[in-house]
Amino acid sequence: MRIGELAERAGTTTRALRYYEQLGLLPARRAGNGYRAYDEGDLRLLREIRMLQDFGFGLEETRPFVECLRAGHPEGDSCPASLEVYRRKLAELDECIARLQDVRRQVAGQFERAVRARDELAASEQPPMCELAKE
Amino acid sequence: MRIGELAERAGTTTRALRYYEQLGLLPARRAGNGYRAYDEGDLRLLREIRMLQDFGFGLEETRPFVECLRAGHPEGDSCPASLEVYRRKLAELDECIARLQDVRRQVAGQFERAVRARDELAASEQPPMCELAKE
DNA sequence: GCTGGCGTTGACGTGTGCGGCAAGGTCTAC
DNA sequence: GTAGACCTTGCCGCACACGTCAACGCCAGC
Repeated sequence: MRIGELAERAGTTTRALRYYEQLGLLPARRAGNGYRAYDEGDLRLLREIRMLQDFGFGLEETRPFVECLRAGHPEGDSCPASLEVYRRKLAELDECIARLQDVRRQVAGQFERAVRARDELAASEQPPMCELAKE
Repeated sequence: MRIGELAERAGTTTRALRYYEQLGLLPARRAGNGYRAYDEGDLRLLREIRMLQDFGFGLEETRPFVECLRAGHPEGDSCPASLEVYRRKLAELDECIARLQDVRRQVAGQFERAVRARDELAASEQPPMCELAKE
């Protein structure tokens, strides 16, 4: 399989594949003409990379999974190093979520304060409507 | 006030201030010798920028707040444009938090599945201990 | 033999918010 | 007059995962 076909079957681009090879993440054999040659195993590796990327893993974080598969293990996460990455990522996610929730609370507080200030200003500038109009 | 003093009083760097000026976010008057000259109002603007940055606002998102203050309003968020930025940011935060929580669930699922697979493999390879040893 | 569609390498661009450095000007204190 | 602390502009670098050329090679079909 050549680079174009692999890219298409994995839903990515040739540029990305060349980049992964440059990182040593997904090296390719070469055909006689210099073209990169891939097999079904490479497709498996690539799908693993893509899945982890969708989870927000950096490319370096996918390396243990890829190497685990290449070592012949049934799954990319069959190795301790991969489990360690999972654990680190979960901690990272928890911290990030907590930080965002804290920021959200603060921004919401600012927003509500600003809206109240605006309404009070409007109420003081525009004298209240005639009482009768409230009915 | 010159750039070094302003930077120190706002807890930032001269480099950042020059960058803000380059963006047109915090322009400076110039003294006769070409040095940038700032006043207390600029310090106020700068503090506003820094606070919003701490919330994760991009510099461009702080612009409405800064312009609101420069227009003479009492607070950076006294203007509708600033409130709009708050609203957009809250929506962004909500979406981001939801996405991260979803990812966290998926990663946790993968992790638990991988751990179970590992344990089952270990159990099948290492025959269970002698029943007597359990006591 | 020529066009078109693949492939190759290499290099620069993207966005974001600065850090760091160089080469020089300015001001103050001794 | 000179050392030191400040200021100026300008430019390169960084992280990340590629996109986007450019200039060229290889191969199949007509």
